Amino acid sequence: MDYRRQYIRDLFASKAGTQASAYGWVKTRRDSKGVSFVQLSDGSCFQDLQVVIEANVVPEELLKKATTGACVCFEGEIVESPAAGQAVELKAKALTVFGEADPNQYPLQKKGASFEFLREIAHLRARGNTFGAVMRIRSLAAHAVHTFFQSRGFHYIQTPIITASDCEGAGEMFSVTTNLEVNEPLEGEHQGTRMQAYRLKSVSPKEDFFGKPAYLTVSGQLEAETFALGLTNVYTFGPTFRAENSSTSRHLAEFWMIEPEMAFCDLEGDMNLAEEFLKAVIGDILEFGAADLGFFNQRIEPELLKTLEHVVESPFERLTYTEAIKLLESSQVSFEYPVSWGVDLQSEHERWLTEVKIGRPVILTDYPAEIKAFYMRMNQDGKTVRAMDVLAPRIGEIIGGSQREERLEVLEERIKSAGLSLDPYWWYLDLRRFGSAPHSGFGLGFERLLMYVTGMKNIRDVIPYFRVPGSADF
RNA sequence: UGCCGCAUAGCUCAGUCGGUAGAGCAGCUGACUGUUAAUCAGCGGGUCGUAGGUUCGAGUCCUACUGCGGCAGCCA
Repeated sequence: MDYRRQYIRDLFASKAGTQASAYGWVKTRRDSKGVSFVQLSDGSCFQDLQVVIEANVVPEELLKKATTGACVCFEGEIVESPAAGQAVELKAKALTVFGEADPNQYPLQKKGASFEFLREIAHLRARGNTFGAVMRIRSLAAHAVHTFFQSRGFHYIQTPIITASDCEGAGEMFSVTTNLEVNEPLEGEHQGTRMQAYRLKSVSPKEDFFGKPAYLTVSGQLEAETFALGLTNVYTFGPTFRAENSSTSRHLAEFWMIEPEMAFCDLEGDMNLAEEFLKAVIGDILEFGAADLGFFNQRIEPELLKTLEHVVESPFERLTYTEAIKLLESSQVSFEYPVSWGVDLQSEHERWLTEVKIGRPVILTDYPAEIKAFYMRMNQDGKTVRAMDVLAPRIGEIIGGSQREERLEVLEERIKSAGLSLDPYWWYLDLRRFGSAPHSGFGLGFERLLMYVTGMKNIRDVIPYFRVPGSADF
């Protein structure tokens, strides 16, 4: 056997009379007196192939093994389907069963299971309609991301996953160390399991693998900046890690981030790219993922297609933070957290702006310096910085970006007033010392984007295997 | 981390006032020449998350724990 070159997706496009082999997993089987029907899926497309097995064509004992979840191959002929529901179907002549799935033990069934239950059997989720559709859209979206940047002259930079710099204080970091050794097997309930107690081999980080404390990256931005100031336009697309104890439907400890960084680009250019980017990626998904999106629109989020088409067609609203505060103050809505200039916007405020007031994505700019990171460029007023957040209905902040502070003295002052030491940033400051350039960039959570385009409500259901506090199974 | 909610059959759930366990689907047996989450008849399937407590009696009330979920904070 070679790898598959013909998928069920291709069989739907083939002419009646074509001899074909259909490999896949059985979704359901329906038996009648003289004929059986099998719904077969290989994950290549949303639609299942209907296989028709007339009586005595394959041995009854063999056919009985083709239960939900079993892996099989049907050989036969593509014929026009006499019934509604599909244009063509496969009239079976032979059946091979590769792997049975004992119906008494196989946890998936044709009737829907809850997303919570599916998370417990994440290794089997790909067999289901919803998660199969999610993963096809995820793959398509990743391709669209690369296509967008590559076609505009951006270079793909793989920034390190292990880092020794506590970048921006973007969040709690995971330590990376070999400075541990097994102490004692744990007593009690963990006895005999792989659970063990550890102790430090050395109290000095100098004796650790990297000779200093090391962490999993929380962002590739600072490294991306170094490459933008040399290659002009770059982007990263890779995993990032946050050890925050956040247990919500929008947070993961391991997630994928997209971070473009552009030299000779100010905040207006940054906003233009962000808007262009979202429209292009969503446009590609609408075009090439139509069948899967149709499913999401029907079963997950009824307003999905309408919203996505609206995003692609209409210009994003652009407001300064100060203007947004004024709108919120005059809204007559009693928010749980009161609004005044200088406070960070809460979820309820973002949702009101984007869902109630504007009704489409909103870009907010020029936030107070105190509530934003040190690397964002200070405005003339000395109070606000050139930051921008793209807020989307349903999920809130989807993109955060800024024009970076390119002036050495100003940047040094900002680092110090943030309570950070200059030393670890010597290389980041070098960028301003030698050949500094105005530059901008933004960060985008890939899973947040997927939630937006699929309508899925929990971020754990748009990533193959989720990592959250207290859970790292599979 | 805080607040709230949930935990009953393989799955999705119901269970009234505290009185001794129910349905649909799945499974098994059979019926039906074309089904589309097929349909119809019959059968099997439960330590009601765990540990205590109140009570003559607890799936139901109380406490703790565990797990899961939602919201908030933090953020992407």
